[in-house]
Amino acid sequence: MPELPEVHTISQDLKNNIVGYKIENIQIERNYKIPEIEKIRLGKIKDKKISDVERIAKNIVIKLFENEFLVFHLAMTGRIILTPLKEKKDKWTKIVFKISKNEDEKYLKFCDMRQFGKIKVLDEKSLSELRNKYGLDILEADITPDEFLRIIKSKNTNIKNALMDQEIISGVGNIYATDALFLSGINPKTRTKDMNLQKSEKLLNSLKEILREGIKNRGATLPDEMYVDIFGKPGNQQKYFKIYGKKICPRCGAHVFFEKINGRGTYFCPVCQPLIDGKTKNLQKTNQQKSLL
DNA sequence: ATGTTTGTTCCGAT
DNA sequence: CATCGGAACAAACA
Repeated sequence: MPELPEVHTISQDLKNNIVGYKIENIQIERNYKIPEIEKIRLGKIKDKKISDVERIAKNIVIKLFENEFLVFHLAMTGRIILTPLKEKKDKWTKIVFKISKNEDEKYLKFCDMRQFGKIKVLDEKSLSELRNKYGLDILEADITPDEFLRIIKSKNTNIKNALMDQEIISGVGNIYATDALFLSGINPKTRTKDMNLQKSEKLLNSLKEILREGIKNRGATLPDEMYVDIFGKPGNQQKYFKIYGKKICPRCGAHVFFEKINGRGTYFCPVCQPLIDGKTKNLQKTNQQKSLL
């Protein structure tokens, strides 16, 4: 579920609320399938203290003394809930960490309905391997439009698929990719080879804009309420979706197209986001030449 | 009953 | 051998 803004919100809130706490114990639900090795590693982080929280792509990384890392990936339906209440059991709770600082006790709950999420304990080496798997982080890395274009073109696919490829650029998922493409007037099916510097710059700016807005609004919560923050509160970005989930284009009023692109639901306006491919380009060139005559 | 769903990984085809 | 795209992973909801 969560993309960069949602994961960012969760890791920031965690950082402000669990640093300095000690892991008292770990309870894994009986019916939760997790590799035995991970179960053993989880058992070993008992009594470790939390020193920091950060985000790597869509992973939430809880840093422990000394240099061990508790890493969550929420996939589609994962949640992390922080609560002082032990008993109030959130649906789909899979693992509960009891944490404490002085007299204060809290429960960190990992919930996951569809169970595509992952939880891992990594050492420094595996963490740097994890870090190296991912492409530049749109918000953290200072990417130039030039670099962005080069990165995008390294894959021969459509632009939306390239945006969502975490090995190329990290943090962008289906919703924010869809909205950023609308903002920049680019058709999601545009082949990466048909991208140019001007489009690349527009798209990069749109991406930064939409991701920052998403963070400002504490992420997007769809009607199914799968994403909530660590306090159980929904985000607000869904109120500001540009085209995702819409029937009518907010810019020109045209009927919005919905299409599965690489298996993911994609909304786009056929008027504001016309498909420019090799043929269209040639046509444009011919028209240019004609107008010059 | 069928088709949907915010993500990632693996496998088959090219 | 490299690259791409679709299926699988699993659960709930309409």
